[in-house]
Amino acid sequence: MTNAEIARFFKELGDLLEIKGDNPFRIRAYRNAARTIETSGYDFTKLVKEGYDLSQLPDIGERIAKKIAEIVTTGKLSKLEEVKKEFPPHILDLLKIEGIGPKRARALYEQLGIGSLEDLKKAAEAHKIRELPGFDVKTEEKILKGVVLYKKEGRRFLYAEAEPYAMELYDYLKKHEAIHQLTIAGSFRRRKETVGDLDILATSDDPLGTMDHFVGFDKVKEVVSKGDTRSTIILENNLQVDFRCVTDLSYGAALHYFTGSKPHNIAIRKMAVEKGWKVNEYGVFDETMQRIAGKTEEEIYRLFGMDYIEPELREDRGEIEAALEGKLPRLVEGDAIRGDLHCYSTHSIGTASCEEMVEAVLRQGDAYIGFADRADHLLSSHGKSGDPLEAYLKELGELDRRYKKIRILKGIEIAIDADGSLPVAEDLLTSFDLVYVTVEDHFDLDKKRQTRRILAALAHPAVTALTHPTGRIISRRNGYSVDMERVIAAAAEHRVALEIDGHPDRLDLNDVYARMARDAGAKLLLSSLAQNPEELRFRTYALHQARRGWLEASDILNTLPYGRLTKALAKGER
DNA sequence: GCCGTTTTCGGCCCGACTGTTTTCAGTCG
Repeated sequence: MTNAEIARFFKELGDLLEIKGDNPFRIRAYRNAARTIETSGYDFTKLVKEGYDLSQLPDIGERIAKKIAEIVTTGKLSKLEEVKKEFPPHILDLLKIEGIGPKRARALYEQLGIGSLEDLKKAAEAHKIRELPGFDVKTEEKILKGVVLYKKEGRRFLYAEAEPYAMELYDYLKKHEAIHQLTIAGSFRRRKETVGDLDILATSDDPLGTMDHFVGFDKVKEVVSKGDTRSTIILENNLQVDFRCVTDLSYGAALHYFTGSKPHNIAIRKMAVEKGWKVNEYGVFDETMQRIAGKTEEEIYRLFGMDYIEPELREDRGEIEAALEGKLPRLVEGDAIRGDLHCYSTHSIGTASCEEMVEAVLRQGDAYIGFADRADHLLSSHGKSGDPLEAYLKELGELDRRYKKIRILKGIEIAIDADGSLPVAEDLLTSFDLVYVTVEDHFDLDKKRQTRRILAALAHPAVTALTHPTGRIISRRNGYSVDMERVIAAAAEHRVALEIDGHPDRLDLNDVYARMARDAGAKLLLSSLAQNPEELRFRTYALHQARRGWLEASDILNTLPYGRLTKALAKGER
């Protein structure tokens, strides 16, 4: 069972108990545990089977440890089954609607028998909701709109989808003369792979005028709320934007608060409570309510005796402890990346020629580029005349000679056979600088066989890297079932790099596995998976993912200059 | 239900906006 599946039991339990009106602190405990399970990086199924004492982990005590063991061994949680019996099966869907929390969900169920979004929609349309105490015509209308919106767009946005809207809104806000400082905060600033909404923070001489300006943006579909210091809008693409205005004196505190993540903020606030202080979005205050920090984030971290924590690390996954001990990683910066190590061309699935790609990376100042076109295209003529592999190698060789300012690495991306063998003749592989292997089919193999299959490919002496290692596509397809701990260990052992690609809906490896790879001593490589010059910018998204995975420049192959890179790629000589 | 160099009880992060509650509950971030 995956960690996400185990965590789900506790999230559902928490939500149901909240509707029931149970002890809020117990509910929080379940949610904290769910978070630990999802983000710690351990394989909980394995931990249970090995008899590890789970109560050693944060937010997991004896009772939750027992529950996790029950889930892993029986596939069920009896406590959840019991609570579920008290409610209709789809009641939790109600909580996804804006404006409906646990209290209202309970009222809707108990008084109108509403147990699903369908029921909710019908009741709203029949004007039954407005008659309930605590509801009125306005909330009824809002609920109806919420249901329609949720059905159409009940999802998070890919970072790259939200980005153009974020930038346009940023430029628009910047034009208002009362605004001094302006930052897009939230999960966007933390460079998460998906964002639920945008959180924008400003300082301004004229908060009211600034709020008016904000809701006057031309892509606004709806103004959800508008106050003196805070407003919320929904854009025409259904992306929600929260805007907050503070004074310069509070900017650092507000930025910290508005950047999150929530668990990170809570951890900092708990530290404050221990010292007798209070942290809110206006600053850090001591016992006498004197402001002792707040202008900048640096000031706040310093006050707590910590190093500055980059936004990408703020997930409460150990960054606070590391910052206290001065052991934070020096995160890789964009200018440390010297070239792209995975591009395509018209020799396989790309839409631009090798030369067009080379010209484009020259313009962005790269020192080298690695092509890794797909083996299935290179090894069969696909109706083209001549030998496509020979043509490919010849063209790359010529370009490498002709372009003096850039080096070109010849690569191939091979789909691993179901049994783990590589469908390419052994002697052909010596022609390549980059031999990438990947899983392209047989996604439904069981975990054991899938793992064995990948391990076999990694053990092949010619292999340089495993590309898009988990096979997931964000919010559309889970990766195949595989023991990533073993894959990562094998990659480290055989000196095979793991790719972090920057394709907006792949971003594979994710942050948690990237960090696990670093801890295991495996090397990583960043790539755009660009099929044309326009997509070369995707490498930035791979960089985001690397930073979220705690990676330093030394963890990443394509921070090396060309000479050292080729040495590193020659196996056994690293 | 978790957690603890001011421990095994008594805490558990903090504030804005909405609605109609003229003092606060519900929801949200």
